[in-house]
Amino acid sequence: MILGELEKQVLNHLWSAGEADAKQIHSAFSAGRSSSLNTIQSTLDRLYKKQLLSRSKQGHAFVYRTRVDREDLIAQLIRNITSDLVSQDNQSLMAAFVSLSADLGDDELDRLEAMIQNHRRKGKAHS
Amino acid sequence: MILGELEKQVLNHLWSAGEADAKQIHSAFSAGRSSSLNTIQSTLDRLYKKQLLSRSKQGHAFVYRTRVDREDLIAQLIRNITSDLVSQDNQSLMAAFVSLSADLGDDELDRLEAMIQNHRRKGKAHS
DNA sequence: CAAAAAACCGATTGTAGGTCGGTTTTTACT
DNA sequence: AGTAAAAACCGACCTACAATCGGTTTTTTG
Repeated sequence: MILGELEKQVLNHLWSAGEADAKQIHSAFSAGRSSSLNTIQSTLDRLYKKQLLSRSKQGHAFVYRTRVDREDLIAQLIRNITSDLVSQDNQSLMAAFVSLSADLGDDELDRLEAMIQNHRRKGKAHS
Repeated sequence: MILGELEKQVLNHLWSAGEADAKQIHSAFSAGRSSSLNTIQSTLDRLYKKQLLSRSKQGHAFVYRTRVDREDLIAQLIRNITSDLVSQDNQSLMAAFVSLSADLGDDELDRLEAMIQNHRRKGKAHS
């Protein structure tokens, strides 16, 4: 699955706003981006069909919410795009990620290691 | 930049073969994939124009080589695809990566941590 | 019930990969 | 040098998908 620019912007908005309908998103974007309300609606619909958003009628209009966390979506996108480039051992993926974090500071590296530790514990727990 | 299936397969072949011309790649793919020689040639040309391959006439035909390491390309693809989804702090990118490595074994986690340590040393060294 | 709002349908445009046929250029061999 | 084979190159077509809306139907609400 690939995401276009507008789709990403809509997702970003929903992650920070929590929920919104087409009209709200449209006015939030008015300053800076010129997309008709219809276009926003189409984009919301596309994301909905991609199962990235859920929606429900609240009063007058559909209110959309994200169905995935930002990190999970990013992880999924990375999986897709790299699926045919990495082998089973994930070696190159790990290497790529480390090279990717070339500009990570010490504190960020700390956080990353902490996350790994936590992940390692979880892995052990379920065995 | 996005890469199609065939483009990825060609890159994979060149990473393991070192170098090859269209004909060689075509016959290497004959078992399993049915793409005409012309198609392979187009794909090589597209990758060449994308600066992912270099080429030089050796005897009769162009011989292609990769211009980027696998890890670097993966890193670049990840950057592109996540550029509008992550904020400056890389927090979600790190989180995504950890969630991505859900099926990493202990040894792989070890390797990852080792890579981080190494990276951390390098960072310190140049300051 | 009528007006306004929202949803839905369908069409168009642009981009990009995959696929080749056919033509031109290059190479190689007699 | 002349010709046949090989390779490169050009252009076209198909498919997929995001972005973009106009216009029509459906729903909501005063």
